[in-house]
Amino acid sequence: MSDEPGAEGTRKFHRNTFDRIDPERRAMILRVAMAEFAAKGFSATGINELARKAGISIGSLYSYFASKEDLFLAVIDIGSETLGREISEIDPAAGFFASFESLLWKARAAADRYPELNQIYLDSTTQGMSSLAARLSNRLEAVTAELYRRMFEAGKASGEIRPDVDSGLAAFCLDNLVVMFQFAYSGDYYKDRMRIMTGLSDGEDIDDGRLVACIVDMARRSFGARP
Amino acid sequence: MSDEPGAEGTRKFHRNTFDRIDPERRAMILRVAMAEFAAKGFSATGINELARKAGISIGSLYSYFASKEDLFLAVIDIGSETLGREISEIDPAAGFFASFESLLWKARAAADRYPELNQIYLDSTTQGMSSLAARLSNRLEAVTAELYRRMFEAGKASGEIRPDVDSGLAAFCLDNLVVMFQFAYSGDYYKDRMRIMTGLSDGEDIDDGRLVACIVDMARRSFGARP
Amino acid sequence: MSDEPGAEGTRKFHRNTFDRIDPERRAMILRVAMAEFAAKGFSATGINELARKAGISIGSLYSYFASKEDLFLAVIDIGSETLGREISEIDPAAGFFASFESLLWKARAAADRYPELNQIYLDSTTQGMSSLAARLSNRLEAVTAELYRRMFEAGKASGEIRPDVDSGLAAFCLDNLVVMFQFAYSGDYYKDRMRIMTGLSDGEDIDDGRLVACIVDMARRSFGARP
Amino acid sequence: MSDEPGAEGTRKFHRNTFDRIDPERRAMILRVAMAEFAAKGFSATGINELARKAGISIGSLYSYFASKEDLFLAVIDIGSETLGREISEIDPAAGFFASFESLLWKARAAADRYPELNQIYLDSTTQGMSSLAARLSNRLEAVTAELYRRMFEAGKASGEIRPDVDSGLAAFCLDNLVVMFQFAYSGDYYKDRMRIMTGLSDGEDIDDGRLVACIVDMARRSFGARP
DNA sequence: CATGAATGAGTATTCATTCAT
DNA sequence: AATGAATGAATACTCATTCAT
Repeated sequence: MSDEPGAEGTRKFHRNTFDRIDPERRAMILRVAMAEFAAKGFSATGINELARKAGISIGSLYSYFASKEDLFLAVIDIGSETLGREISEIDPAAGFFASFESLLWKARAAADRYPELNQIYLDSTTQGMSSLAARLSNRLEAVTAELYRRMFEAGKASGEIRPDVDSGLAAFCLDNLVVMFQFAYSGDYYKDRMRIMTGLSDGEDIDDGRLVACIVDMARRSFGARP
Repeated sequence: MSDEPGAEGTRKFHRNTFDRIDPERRAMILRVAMAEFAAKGFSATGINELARKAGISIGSLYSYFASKEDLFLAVIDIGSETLGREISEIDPAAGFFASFESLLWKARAAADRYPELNQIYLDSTTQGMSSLAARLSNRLEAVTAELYRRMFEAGKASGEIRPDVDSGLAAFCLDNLVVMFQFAYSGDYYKDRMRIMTGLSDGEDIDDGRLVACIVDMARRSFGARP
Repeated sequence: MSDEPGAEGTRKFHRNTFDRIDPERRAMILRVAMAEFAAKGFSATGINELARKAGISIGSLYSYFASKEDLFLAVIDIGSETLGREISEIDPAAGFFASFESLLWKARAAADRYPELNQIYLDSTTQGMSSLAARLSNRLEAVTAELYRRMFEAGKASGEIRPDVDSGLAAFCLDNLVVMFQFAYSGDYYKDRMRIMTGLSDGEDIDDGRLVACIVDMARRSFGARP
Repeated sequence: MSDEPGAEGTRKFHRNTFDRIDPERRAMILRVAMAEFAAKGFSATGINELARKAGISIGSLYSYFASKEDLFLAVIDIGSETLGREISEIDPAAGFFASFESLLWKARAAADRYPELNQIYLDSTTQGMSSLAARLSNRLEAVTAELYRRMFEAGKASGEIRPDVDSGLAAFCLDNLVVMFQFAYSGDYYKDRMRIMTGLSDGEDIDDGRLVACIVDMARRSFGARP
């Protein structure tokens, strides 16, 4: 890479004024921004309406963020930091599959607590976005990747994981399961997709526990050592 | 279901004039539309620029499609039909894991042949989109779900698959792997994500064969019957 | 005036082809054009929709008329000619007030038979229209003015009309009554206006005979000689 | 009437921002809007050009009025209110014919002071217009009708007016004379029409006083009591 | 600091007119 | 002569951003 690694990780997307204002005001702005961007996507979200919904003036908003894009990036930035913190709570020493299951439940909880974040990530992924957005999101994945690395290391050391497993490919596949699992609790589209693929009939609802168990079971059978 | 199944499947998103024009012109328009929508998302794509890039006049474009949204829907519609046709070529009678591997390779090929389609699907998923878009995309998943159903049926009948496997949950998990695998070959974001998770160093490239093998192996260990 | 008098009176607004086609087709085009222009005004009327409603192709329409404006002018031209012919049927020799009453009834009948014509006249009057339109309409008024001139001449000669009446001013005032009387049977706005001014209650309808009688009576008292 | 009287009379056609701006700016916008709508009619008037002529930005214009139609309605609304105020100044107690003559002179003055208003009224009358426009204009006529009602009442009471006169029909006819009189000083078309009907030769100009006298004389002879 | 009025480039869409078939 | 697909300038309206108060 030609850029300094982590260069954008340290970039600030808000102006200094934003640090100084009332924390509630700050939280409100981010909350509204998150909701708006999630609901309509970056392009379709209007800064003026967003400011109105947040109860502040356009002028103020522009004194906190230099541009619409910066606000978007700030939301992603803060979001990925929040999720990153959650992930950091997982202790790989607790055992591979326990950690993995814990990751799944955290994903499940995040989908409820920050329902819009996934939508925004998808957006940052899709659009022509400055690509900075994508790189920002990737930061979160770096955290996750590091967790897997330590999980596999510990797992192989303790004999929980087969020694011949390619940790990289395995981590990629497992996280794919986690990501799609999380999506299934975020947007309508992925909710419907889950219903269709699992063959759920109209009244029924998915049983979270069974789904988590199924995924953990896949992980165990795929990469676990035979006793 | 209360709606007639396939009700929107039969809806036409283009005007009759579009059927009558030169196939090359038709293809060009769809190709450009696909590229533009994929690159910038629905909202950020401009109809006027799109028309210019496709080498036709704005007026013509509007004589083929009643609105920007209809053009978008048409692209999704045609895309999902194309992908659906590819998937239909898979014969579940060939054996569960052979079929699954075949599905993976088809996903891999589709990512190369229609690199933008995945981006557009993501978009149709994300935005406030008329929800019609999302339902259109779901049509493709109905096809896939049906394929899995028959694969599991045949797999259990032949003894390839453990009889106690929950076909619905298993199909959902397996397809999640397929979808994310496909994404990893589509957009930059997901490409980077794969590199990060698998721990690829800068020069290296992913080995498709090993990744496919890894996924199929997961499937086999997770759901295959022991010999 | 620098223009030859009547120069635009002899101008043709349609192309030669229009003379050669099937009279029914010709009539249909004019009928539809009249209805459309009357309903929406010149600017808001669309040539393409007009052609479709008339059951002919745009190409044909443009082979009959060089432009939208020419079609509009042709409609006015033909309309004013039609009305002019009706007016010419009145014979001033029948007596002033008999002629005047006859004019009123003709106006009344015209409002029923060509309900759109008045609307179009108003339009040709209002808009930035090439002013040619206005001059076209004025042609009709020249005919009317001439009728009044002969009516007053005969009226004064026969002693029906007071000799001291200023024929010009009188003609202007009387025709104003006729024109507004005719409007009152054409568009909704003027219908409502009549109801409001006459104090008609909701169920009631105006009694044409009484209104005509009232107007003729005004004329007689204003300009008639005492016996 | 089923609708609440004055329901649309209380509707506001401008946004609150319009009330707050510099009165000169406000007046300029209305003046230009009036001129443009009068000259070209509603459809043919372009908002962008109108804004430029008024010396304000398009964005500002749209922050004052939600749409082109609202601007049009605002112009009519304000115009009819202005004219209504003028008419209210007439005191029926001054005598029937004095009041009527006063009305004529007010019409004459209005034609000079607000030359475009009549054109706009004609427009609001003609087109497919939201019909709201027409109803707005009718408000003005309600005011006029009420004036006539009181004039006739007072006139009959004082013996100025023949007791057998049908006040409604008479008011309608008299106001028709007023309206056409006013028009004759507004647009080119009606100016020409007057010249043609009165038989004015090219150099001559109409003598306002004689015309007013002629009309008042008609009124007096038609409805006045013989001494 | 906060405000929100002002800006004007940009957007989707329409429609009079042309012209190849 | 008749067709109607093609054209693109023009239109009403939006919205990110600026800046005077």
